Formats: sequence, C-alpha cells, structure tokens
Amino acid sequence: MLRKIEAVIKKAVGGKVQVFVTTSEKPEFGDYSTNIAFSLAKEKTFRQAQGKKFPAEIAGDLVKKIQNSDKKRFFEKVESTGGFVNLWVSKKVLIGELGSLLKTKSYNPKAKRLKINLEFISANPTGPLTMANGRGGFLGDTLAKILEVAGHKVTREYYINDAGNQIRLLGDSILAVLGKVLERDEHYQGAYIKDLADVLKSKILSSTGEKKLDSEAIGRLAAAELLKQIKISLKNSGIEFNNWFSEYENLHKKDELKKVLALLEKKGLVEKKEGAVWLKQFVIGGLFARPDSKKESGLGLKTSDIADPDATVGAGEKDRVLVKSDGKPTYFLSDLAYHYDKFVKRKFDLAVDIWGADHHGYVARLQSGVKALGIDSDRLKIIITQLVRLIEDGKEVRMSKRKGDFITLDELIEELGGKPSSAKASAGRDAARFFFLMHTPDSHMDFDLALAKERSLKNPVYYVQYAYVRAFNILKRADAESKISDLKSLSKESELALIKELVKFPDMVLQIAEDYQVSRLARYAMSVARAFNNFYEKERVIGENGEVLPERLALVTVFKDIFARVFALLGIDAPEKM
RNA sequence: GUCCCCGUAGUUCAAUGGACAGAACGACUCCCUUCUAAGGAGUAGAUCGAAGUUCGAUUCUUCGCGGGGACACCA
Repeated sequence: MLRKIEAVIKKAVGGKVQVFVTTSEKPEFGDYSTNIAFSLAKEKTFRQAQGKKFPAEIAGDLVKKIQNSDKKRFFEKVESTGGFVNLWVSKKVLIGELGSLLKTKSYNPKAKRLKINLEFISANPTGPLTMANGRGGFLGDTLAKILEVAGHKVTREYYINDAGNQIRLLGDSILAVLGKVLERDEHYQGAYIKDLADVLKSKILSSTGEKKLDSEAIGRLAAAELLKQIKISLKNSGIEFNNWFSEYENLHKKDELKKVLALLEKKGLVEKKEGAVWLKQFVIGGLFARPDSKKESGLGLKTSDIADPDATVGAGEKDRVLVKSDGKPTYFLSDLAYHYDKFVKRKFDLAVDIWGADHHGYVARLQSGVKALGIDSDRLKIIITQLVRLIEDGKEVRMSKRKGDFITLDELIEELGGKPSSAKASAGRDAARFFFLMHTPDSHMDFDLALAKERSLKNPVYYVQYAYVRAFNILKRADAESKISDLKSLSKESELALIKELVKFPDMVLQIAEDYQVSRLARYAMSVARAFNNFYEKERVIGENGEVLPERLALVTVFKDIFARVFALLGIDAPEKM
C-alpha cells in the first residue's frame, strides 16, 4: 500500500524526487502522510526552478497537484498542515487492497529473492536450553517466517558446537560424577549432569582396552543426548529449524579448518609466532580502516540493532590466534571455516547470526575475519540479543550454565502456563513467545518470574487471542456467507478504523523484512486487536433477532483471516475458545 | 583502562530525524436485559544532564552522570 501511494504521488508531482510515505499517528493527519515538502525545500534543483519557498507553501502546491491528477479518486481527501501532506485513502481503494490481500500469500511478488542463512540459538550442547536461549530462539523463528513471506528463501540453522574444549569438559564432568576422575571447579554441575551419568554409565564402564571411551568421546555421546532434549524443548516452544550443522561432522572431519587456514596463508595474512599461528588483522592498507560511519547498510538496518563492525574494527582489533601452540584450532578458526562454508560453499547471499550479548565483543573479530577471507562483510548481519536478568525478591539472580544454576526454557514455559504435556500447553508457550517478541533485542530486560507468573493472565497475548475468539464465535453463530464487496456499505468510524488497520499488514511484513524489528509485529497485533474490540463493542454483527448484517460479517471474516496470519508469524495459537 | 548496549509515565516497555512522545500493568471515574466484561469509554502521569548539527532531535555528534555486558593460545 505504501508503495502504491508513493507511486501515485510521484506521478502527480512529477520529477525525480524520492517520495516517502508513512502511516499517520493521529486521525487528523490522515491515514498516511509525507514530508516531501520539507525535502523539496532543501533540494537545489527545485530551488533553482521555483525559487525559495517555505515547506508549508510547497505542501499547499503539492496538494493541488495531487488533487488535479487524481482523476480516479485514489484519495478521498488531501490536505496540508504545517508542511506535511496528509492523505486519506478512498474506501474503494482500501477494500480493493483488502480483497487482493486475501487472495495472496506473498506480500512482495516483485522482490529479489535472496538466499538467506539465519543462524540462531546455537547453544552449546552442554546443557538444556535456558530462558535466554528462548529470547534468541523466538526472535529467530519469527524473523525466519517473516523473511519467508516477504519472498526470501530462508535456511534456519542451528550450529552445533560439538568439537573443542567444552565437549571434553562435559565428558570429564560425567567421569567425575562416576568417580573416575577428581572433581574440578570448572566442571559442569547441576542435576542434569547426574542424569546424563546415569544414562551413559553402563556404556562408559563397559568400554575397555582399545575401545575405552575418553573424555571427548563421552562428551560427544552426552552432547548427542542433550541435543535430543534440546530438540524436544524447541518443539514445545514452537521453534523450528531445517538445518542442523555439526561443527565436528561438517568442518573438522572434512578438514575444512585446514583449507581455510591455507587460504589465509596464501593471502599472506597469517603469521607464526610464539609457537602459535595468528591472523594478522592490519596487513592490507586501509582494509580495516574506518569508513564513513554514517553509511547506510544495504538492508537499511538500524546500527543500534545490528552490531556495526566498523565502529570497533581498527580501534581495538588486533592479531588473533587461529591455531594454538598445542596444535589445536581456536574457535575463531572454526567460525571462519563455518562462515566460509556459508558464503562460498553454500552460496548464501546473506548470513544473519543471532547471538547473545556475551558474544558482542566477538562481532568485530568475526566481521574482519570474514573480510580477510575476501567476503563482503555487508553480507554478514549479526544481531545481538541483550541479556535477560532474572529478578527475585527485587534482587538479581545470577545464572550460570556451568554451575547448573539457571532457569530453563521449559521451566519458563511451564511457570507461565502449565506443563508442556498438559492440555493448556500452548498457553505458556504463547505467553513466553509474545513476551519476548514484544521487546526489541536491544532492551536489557528484567524478568521477575513471580511477577510474570502473577501477571501471566494480564499478558497482552491473551488480549490479542481474545479478540480472535470473539471473531470466531460470531462466524460460528452467524452461519452465513459474505463477500468482500459487501464491505462497501460500511461507514461507521469503528468499521473503517479496523479496515485501515488491517490494510497495514503487508507493509508491516515488508518493513520488518527490511529492518528486522520483529517487535513491531507483536505491537501491530495489539493495535489490530484494539481496533476489533472497539468495533465489537460498538456495532453488532448479529442483530437481536438473529438477523445477520452481511457487510459486518465480511469485515469479521477478513479480520479473522488476517489475524490468523499474524498469529502464524508470531508462532502463537489462534484459539477458538478461551 | 578500552570497546559495546541501555537510560522515556509509579512499573515493564514503544516511537523509518517529523506534527500534541505511545501502549500495557498499576491508580481513579463510568459502562454488563446485547455475538465470551479475559471487554469498552474516560482522567492523572515521562524523554538522566549539558552543549552541538537540523526547518525539526527520544532518535545523530561530543562531553558528563548512572546501570549492564565484553575485552584469553576459553567457547
């Protein structure tokens, strides 16, 4: 819709100006508005042609131009106030838009279809998924769905760190429980380690001689076991993946790390010193120099949401170890191999990584490492989700995965709604999902579990779902057919307001696919629900004698259809009763 | 010490550089002979401070002041 309006205005105004239209926040400023007069006032060529004018004057001229060229009555009203041009779209256009919206599932048929690798959660298989993993998980899952309906091909990937120190440590931790090695401070602790020891006990104790399992082998067995549990948690949370990428199987076993190392050596970017192999960060003149920090990223992402490599590269970045003096590769090297695999071997146009805040210092390193491999770092977007702090009795509770002291995702869902196996399973999932999706990843959230539990009935998700239930009930009771064209006879304020809100849906999807601000969708759901509840209170669809008003029934039908799509993207239930 | 994120209503959070800074919860007033009141209508209530850029700054820049996080031959 935004693009259609922009096109109409551009045509009316003529010339080559960029036209940006936004939805208006207040009814007196129309349905949509544009600040084009302000931009024109500054424009050099415009000044030369028309002389210096104030925005308000220009806006007045634009209104006349638009009115004169709008023969088909696209707009019902065009006004200017304070330099803004405010637009009221005609009912005919709105209804036409809704009609075509109902018929389509793709909101951007003309879009360039990008092949996107979206990697999220990727929690080490050394313990259950935590509440914090849920934040990135819900974000990734919904972002993937939005990118898909916006026309892109998305691979949702979980990177399994099943190689390296932490796997040996996991195996060691289990041996410690079994009394085979001494307990150490750095061992993973918590009840789940004891459970794993029980499960793997006979396998470990029966292995002898040549086939005796070492820490790493045990760690790998344990990791596989934990991964099974992680997959169950993901299923309960409604988070889907379609690719599981094992570091061990796909990179280490295939010698991909060595290949990437050889590539870097060939480029002369590698140095051996102090018994280790290093990646030199500043060897190519200007390669990592700080470019214009104000430049827009290709996707129009907000720099505050996407860690900006240019902000830190050059300032603190230094040589980094790729291979340790004991001959083992660092995590950095395997990450480079992993991203080389994404971009070069699997040919993704774009890789989006969602990481927890504890990794944000790593962003610059990986970005410049990817650059060193000769890959345009604009193709790698890293989204950082800030920490979720758990508050209890007004004080922060420190969570540590290693110490086994944390709230799992399963526990969170259960607290908010009921056991995953129960009939009300989806309630907790929906409450948790909506809660996290409402907030931007930037916000440092304080999460008081007791309060969340107490307030779970006040969670906005129920408000949103309740609106859907109301619509469903009307349709069930009415038991009649209606057509989109029936909408024409609607004229009440609450009816038109709802139509205008519904029409925004595709714009919303496309905008999020551009700027990744997923929280907009949750907020949009709330405002649509509000518009519907308002309509519901004021106008009856089924009269007191049971007669059905077809035009209102049509509106309810459209609402239910679009709302179901919003729910699907958010990954929450569209309930028929509550 | 260096770097990153955050600072908005009593609370938890919103706001592509736009108009009178929005919601939810909480507080206070009203509204159930009506399709589920898990609802609707209304009232009160906020941009950490100081400069700067701009026609216009919650947003961008710089400097303070608070809170959180990261700075390994860990992952």
